[in-house]
Amino acid sequence: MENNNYQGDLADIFRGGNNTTSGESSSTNNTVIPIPTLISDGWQFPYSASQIEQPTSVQDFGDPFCNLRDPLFHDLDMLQAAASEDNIINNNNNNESTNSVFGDSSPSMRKRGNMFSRMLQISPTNKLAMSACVVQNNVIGNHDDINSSKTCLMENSALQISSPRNTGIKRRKSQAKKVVCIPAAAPANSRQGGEVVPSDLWAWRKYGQKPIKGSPYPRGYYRCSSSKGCSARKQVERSRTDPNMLVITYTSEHNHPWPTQRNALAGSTRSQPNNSKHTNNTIIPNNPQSQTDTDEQKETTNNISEYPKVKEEVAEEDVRHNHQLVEMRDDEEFSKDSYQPIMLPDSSNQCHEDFFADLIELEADPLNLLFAKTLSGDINELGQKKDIESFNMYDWSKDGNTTTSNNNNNPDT
DNA sequence: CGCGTTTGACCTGCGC
DNA sequence: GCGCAGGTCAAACGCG
Repeated sequence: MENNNYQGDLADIFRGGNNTTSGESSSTNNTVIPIPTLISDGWQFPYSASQIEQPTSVQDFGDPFCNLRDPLFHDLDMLQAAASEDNIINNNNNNESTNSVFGDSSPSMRKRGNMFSRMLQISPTNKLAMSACVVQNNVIGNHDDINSSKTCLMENSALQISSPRNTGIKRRKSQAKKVVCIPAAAPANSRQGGEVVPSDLWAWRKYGQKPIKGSPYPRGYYRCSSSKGCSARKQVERSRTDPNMLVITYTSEHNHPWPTQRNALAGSTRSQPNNSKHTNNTIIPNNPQSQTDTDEQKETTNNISEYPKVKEEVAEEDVRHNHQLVEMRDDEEFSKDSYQPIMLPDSSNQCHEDFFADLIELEADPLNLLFAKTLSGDINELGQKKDIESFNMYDWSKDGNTTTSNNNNNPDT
């Protein structure tokens, strides 16, 4: 693993979340892929370790978004319509690069698409991903209701292609980068004009901020503080074409296992002062400790009884991702209203069981236990029907009333 | 006290 | 070599 940087990093992901020879876990595909949610506290990643996908290759940079499916395509009809128009989907079925775009070659995944189907991998050697992204962008661009996704793609494309210094993708040293474009939290939540950076598993410490020429928004520089000596870095800036989008650039990889528990205050808690009082309010149905929950928390639990609403710190511990490099749409409606779960085929259930079985071995974190127990139970009991209904299970807007107190992103629909 | 952010200064890569 | 712009450092300060 020492020299296999990226894969090693991903292998660490499993170790960090499993404490077992999790790297050998093979049935990690086609599991539930939750979607990060903008909540009042910032970002929420309703992942569990059970949702880890087996890393397949290349860089992941600790990006928590890689596995996420694209709610943009939650409307199958829309996607199919797009496909029928341009035959893009069919053409891509046999295109290897397409898999990097859709993230999964299975029909069900293509149907649902991939949340990050338009994310770009900034890597000196990855040209397939770029072209694939452009192809899909062409598809998307044919539809008015979602064509705003073009903007961000174009920007990232420009980010990669139009750089005058770009002799590959390096600026300075030949360093692989990965660019993620995600909906930005409301600036109102930020402090002093800073960004509300979506949290991920890692603890990031901001070490600099620079105004970027041509952009009204500064770029924040973060390095991993989960482990000393970790060279992982990320840059966060708002899209200059769409302030509603955050462009996160991951650079270098983590040289340490995924933290089983984030540093106490590491990450975004400071930058999101309003989070502190919410962060630890983990809502877990059937949690014996939930008897101590406040009424508000109980209410929240009821509203989302089928799925635990795991708040930031817990969820982040369970955030895992694969290598896929995608770009989220820069659709405000998407970011605010359309976060819905994308469930994978029925076969995922077994995967859940396997993973939750592993999860239970995580005695270090009782929250993981609780979360695993609850989530797996839901799935086992509800089975396939749940898969269908699951499109509403993560109707975050539904419980947003209880979990979102100061966020204007609450769609309240 | 530890860990975080902020911010000006400094360093470095790159184009000219 | 120079200048620009991006990237990093580190002191100062805030917060819990």
